[in-house]
Amino acid sequence: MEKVDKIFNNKELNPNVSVDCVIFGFDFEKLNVLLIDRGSNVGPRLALPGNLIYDSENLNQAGSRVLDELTGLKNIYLEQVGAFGDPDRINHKSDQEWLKSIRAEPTARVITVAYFSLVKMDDYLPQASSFAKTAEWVSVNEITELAFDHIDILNAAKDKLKEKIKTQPIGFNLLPEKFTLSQLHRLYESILEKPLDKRNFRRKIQKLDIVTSIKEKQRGVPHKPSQLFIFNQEKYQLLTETGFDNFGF
Amino acid sequence: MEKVDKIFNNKELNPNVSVDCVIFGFDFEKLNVLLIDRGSNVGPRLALPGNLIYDSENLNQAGSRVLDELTGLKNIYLEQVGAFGDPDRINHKSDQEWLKSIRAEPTARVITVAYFSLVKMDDYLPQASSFAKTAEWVSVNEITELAFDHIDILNAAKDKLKEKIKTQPIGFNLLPEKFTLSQLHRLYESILEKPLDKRNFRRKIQKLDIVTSIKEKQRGVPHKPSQLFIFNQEKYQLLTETGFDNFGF
DNA sequence: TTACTTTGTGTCATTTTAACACTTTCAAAT
DNA sequence: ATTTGAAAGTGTTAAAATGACACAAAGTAA
Repeated sequence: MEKVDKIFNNKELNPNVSVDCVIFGFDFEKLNVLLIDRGSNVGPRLALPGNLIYDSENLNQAGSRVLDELTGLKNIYLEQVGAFGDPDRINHKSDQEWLKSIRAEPTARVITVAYFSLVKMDDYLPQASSFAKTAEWVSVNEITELAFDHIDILNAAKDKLKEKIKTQPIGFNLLPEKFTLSQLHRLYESILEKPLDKRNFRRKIQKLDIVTSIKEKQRGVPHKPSQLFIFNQEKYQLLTETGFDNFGF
Repeated sequence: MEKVDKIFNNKELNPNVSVDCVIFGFDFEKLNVLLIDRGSNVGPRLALPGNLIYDSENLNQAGSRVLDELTGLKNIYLEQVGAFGDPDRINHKSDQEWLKSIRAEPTARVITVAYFSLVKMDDYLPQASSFAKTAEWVSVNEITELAFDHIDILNAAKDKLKEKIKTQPIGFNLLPEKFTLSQLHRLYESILEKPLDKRNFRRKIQKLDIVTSIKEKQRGVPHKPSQLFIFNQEKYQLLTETGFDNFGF
């Protein structure tokens, strides 16, 4: 695809800098990442979505573009993880084979700038999309290898998310508008990879006062239906302006 | 200097990627940053030390190299801040003028990877060095403008340091082997940019048990001499292995 | 009607935090 | 020799936060 752009568009691709996106989604059970299936029969099949950058765009724009090109989603929570630039990060045989098929200069040294983004899984269902065979949600716990140095990038993104969720309510980007406290609870447990006491969790969330209960309950569940909540944006704005340190988990 | 390397060394400079270092030092009063004086009479005179990377080195190595080339220091605490890559980050007139004098391709788009490092100020005194006229320690509070987008990089580095110091005892990299609790106290206040209660601070540090008092006191000070301490490396190792969250400031 | 599953709730002991003031010890100046 | 100035060093208390812990309620499905 880059090859095509290079030839037919007058936008210039920078041969030395790419972005890769760790796109997180939450299925109410566990954390998932959206990966590209390269279909290769040698080396890891899965890779993070990524691309060379255009010389006309900044790094955030490149990250947003990669996300948009894959999912069609715009205005998504996106944050830089960092730059990865080992000289041999793209030099494994299986990776080189793949690069030859998609890059004009497959052996050029490429520094990549990694981003992580948080999306509501329902907003992008690969099976309903034209990318059905190339993109898929994979549980983060089941990922043991990825193309290039993408496993390092994934781990760095997980760590960053862990830290970030402790001090900012970004988890709401992973949930639908209406959600239950149990879903929020499992979300935090999934990200932090440790159990959190249910009552203590609920107490803390309620004290922060960033969720508001609505006049609606879960329906059709074979157990006591759960109260639904929405995220209290105004309260959060206030909190961030007046300054607060920590969600304290 | 890059031009020289490009011509006379067979190491290849990558024209699109640089590193910049925010080198912090602490003078027992306030936080300082080591800056390069470009000597230009138009635009900001001061800039972060930085350089294009070689294609043979990884990003951390490039950061260490820049630090070493400027100060001669090795094995210094170094941590990535992130990548900065606005298309026009080097396009201001005054910056272009300077680049023409030092770069083979002064207009090439350059993404920079920023690092911050922590050094003991005594280990590098510009006035005693051959770089006397090009490098100087500047109080972070007095910096209002820098070349390129370096003020953004500095601010990002300050924020990162602020966060990091709350969870890891990296501040010891800024202090001599023997130090007083008051010096440590002022260090934390300088970095966090807020006053910390003296007694509460000392209690917390002592409880963490990462400093050990030695049989030695300050001498020659016109007031009660202070007990000297050293950093307790073993205890810190233990703490990080068993896992701890927070220095709690 | 029973079985099953998840929701939702309160207390208490312990720890952590924040606020706060005075005495000690040295060098320098008189 | 005495005084002055300047920073070091020290403890208590009230309020808030944390962590551990168990059972009744409300729905569906069998």
